[in-house]
Amino acid sequence: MIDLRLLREDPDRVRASQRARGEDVDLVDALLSADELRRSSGVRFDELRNEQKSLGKLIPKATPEERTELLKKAEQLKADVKAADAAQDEADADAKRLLLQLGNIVHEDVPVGGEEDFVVLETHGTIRDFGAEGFEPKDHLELGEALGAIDMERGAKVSGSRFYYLTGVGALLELALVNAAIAQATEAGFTPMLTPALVRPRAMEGTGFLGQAAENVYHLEKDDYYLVGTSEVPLAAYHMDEIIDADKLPLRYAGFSPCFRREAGTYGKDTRGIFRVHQFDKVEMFSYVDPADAEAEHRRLLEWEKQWLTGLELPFQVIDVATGDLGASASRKFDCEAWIPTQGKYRELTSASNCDGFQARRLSVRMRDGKKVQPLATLNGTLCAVPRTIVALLENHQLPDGSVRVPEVLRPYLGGREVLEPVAK
RNA sequence: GGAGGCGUCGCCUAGUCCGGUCUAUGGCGCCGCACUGCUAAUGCGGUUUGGGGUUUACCCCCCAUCGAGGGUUCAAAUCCCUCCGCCUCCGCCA
Repeated sequence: MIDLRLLREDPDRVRASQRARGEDVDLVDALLSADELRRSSGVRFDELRNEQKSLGKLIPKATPEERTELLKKAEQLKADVKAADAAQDEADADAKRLLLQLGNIVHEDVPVGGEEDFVVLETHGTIRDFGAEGFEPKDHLELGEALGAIDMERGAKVSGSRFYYLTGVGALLELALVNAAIAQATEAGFTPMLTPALVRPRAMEGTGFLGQAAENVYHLEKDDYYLVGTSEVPLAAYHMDEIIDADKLPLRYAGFSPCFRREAGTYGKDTRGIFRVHQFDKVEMFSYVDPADAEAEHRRLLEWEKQWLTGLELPFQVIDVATGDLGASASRKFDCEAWIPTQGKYRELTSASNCDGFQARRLSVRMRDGKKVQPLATLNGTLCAVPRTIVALLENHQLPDGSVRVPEVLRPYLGGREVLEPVAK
């Protein structure tokens, strides 16, 4: 949620942010009046309750005659307090409900527009010219099947569409990627974390995934658990309801977990192979920082992502994601998109979001700086989303005979192997 | 899954049986001040969080907060119910 003080002092800023996101601007005015009602009903309750408490102190000391009189008054007050309490609860709930609908305030430099309106900030690496090399690149699935690394058919047989098995060298490749990613993150000072994949509603809502993103979240109705779409969720909720000393910041965690996504509304999109799947594993970076340090941390997360992709020797570009594609929690988002040869375009491999205090307020994670207690800032960035990274690796590093060169950083994690070779069927 | 115990303002803890004295006790830690060649020790004061009022600001005041939410009552840390979490034992199990 956003800072209510900002809403009261500068509602135009909030309206502008809503407009940029393409969200409902009237929500801001509804929220302002709900907030005023919340305040006034709170004052009313406090007054009555104060009166009730004063009266309650008199009763034990009163003489029997006075006592009867006081009890009569107290009886009436009881009803008034109860009514005022109910009114306050309702006003609180209304204001909270509206507040939770509001997305984060968009950073002023974010390009306004939809999915296609991103701005390219940087490009790295060189796109291979397969024509000049004299062969037509195969796509990741053809390569993966030949290597005995990916089995889509049996994935579909067992679990349905968008499920897969990583087999043999494919399984080894995932483990190598994960180990290399965790090693890089640990080297950079992140604490490695294996996190729960099932979380309670509070964690899911606090992280901001039950708004527009809700249709992409799996829910276990019987137990009221949500399957996380990223370990960002358990990492953000890790310090829920805590106050962290300022000198302990920044706190940096590298989470590894399975990720589950319903991929509703993507029928017919990226249907081939493992580019878009319902379940995958991911190494995610997560930072808790002083709000004043948030933008700098955002850049640092981006640098670590660039270091990772550069190490994997993948050509990629960095984009500043447009307002309409930010998601509720982010004030700004940088994606790294790797070149996918058979698609002839750059596709998202990693994503770094600055959520400022948005998640921290919802989850009540605060920092103590001297006497001041205030929400801190949370940021997250992908280090390695496994299937997409495998797609990019196979396609970009393929050789004419269908084998795949292993980038040097991964070799120590693959028993020194330099090339993955097709296997006989 | 069955039985039992527990949850108090950073940590530990008193209070809960028997409702009003709780404006929640004490210790530790921490912060400030005083004193002292330095350090240590000692003394005094402060130290939950959220909302609101007032204020240039500091201060101060009010309300809520004893795991969470309901209920009983004029009045709830205290009595009742539900839920959450932790611990012990039993059963089952990778």
